Amino acid sequence: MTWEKEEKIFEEYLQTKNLKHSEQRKEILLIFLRHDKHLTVNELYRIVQAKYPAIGYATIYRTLKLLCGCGLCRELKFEDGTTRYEHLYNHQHHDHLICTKCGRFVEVVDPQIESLQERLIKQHGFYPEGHRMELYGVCKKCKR
Amino acid sequence: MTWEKEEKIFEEYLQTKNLKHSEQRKEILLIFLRHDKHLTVNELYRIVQAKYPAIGYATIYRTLKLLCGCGLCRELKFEDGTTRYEHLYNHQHHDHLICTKCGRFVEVVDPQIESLQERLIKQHGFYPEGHRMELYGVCKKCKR
DNA sequence: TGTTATCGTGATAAAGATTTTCAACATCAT
DNA sequence: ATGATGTTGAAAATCTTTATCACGATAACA
Repeated sequence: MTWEKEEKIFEEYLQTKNLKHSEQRKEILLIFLRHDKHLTVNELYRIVQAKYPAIGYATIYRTLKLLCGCGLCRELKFEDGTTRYEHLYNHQHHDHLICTKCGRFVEVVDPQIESLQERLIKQHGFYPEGHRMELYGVCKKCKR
Repeated sequence: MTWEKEEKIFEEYLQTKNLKHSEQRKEILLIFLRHDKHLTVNELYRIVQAKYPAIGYATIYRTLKLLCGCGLCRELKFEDGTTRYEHLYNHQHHDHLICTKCGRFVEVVDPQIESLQERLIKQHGFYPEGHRMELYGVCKKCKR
């Protein structure tokens, strides 16, 4: 599995910002891409550490900010205070349905809700730019 | 303006939890009720400080947790990382439409969206417990 | 109205997450 | 290669929130 397109997006973003393309940034990007989950900074740090013990915490933070900047990554702040990062490129928009007991979540989309959201924004005279939605409930396993 | 009902809710909540009703808790509640805005802990702390310089930061945190516990208050975590507290009693449920330029926001409700959200939760076998939704856009003032 | 057990308070320390600082090093256009 | 500039890791600094602790306040009960 290769990530040519994503790497290109990253490189071009760095160029436009007059930033440099270091080994660390490349390796963090690749590891991030290989793990298609919603990772915390700490989780990503540990995975990176296993392969590149020299890479520090700050570089993870710095690189994630860059990935968000070029649209490869999205920062999610959950209600419990945790911050997670999810893939954005080649992944369609979605929201999250979260179990309040066990914390696990699934990705959900509802086109009807999406269009109603846009309508609601316009009704208030705003130019729509997106939304964030989290649904909370108790999953099957936890219900009994 | 009095807040008898809110005070009663608070007192009864404290009783059921075998907690005591201190002067500080009462004053913080009243100041919170007087400011019908979405305050941060720090903003509330400063307002309280102006009148009761002896009240400490920790007591603000502790009291806000209690107010959330008895349903007078709701904790909001915004995408920019700030945490704010809003009134809940006698205020119908609502979500927020936020201007990405100036940061100001309005409270919005859309019954259609609400019911679709519930349906979506049930479709995934979850027992619905609520949601969080923030809509983003550029407001009229900032658009030009 | 004392007494007493329990809880609340403020100051401070601690914890956790994120950002900044800085000297040494890496990158890239020339 | 060289030099200007950006990047890095380690540690310090911030910021927010929580825990600790000695002392004071509260409320049930004698």
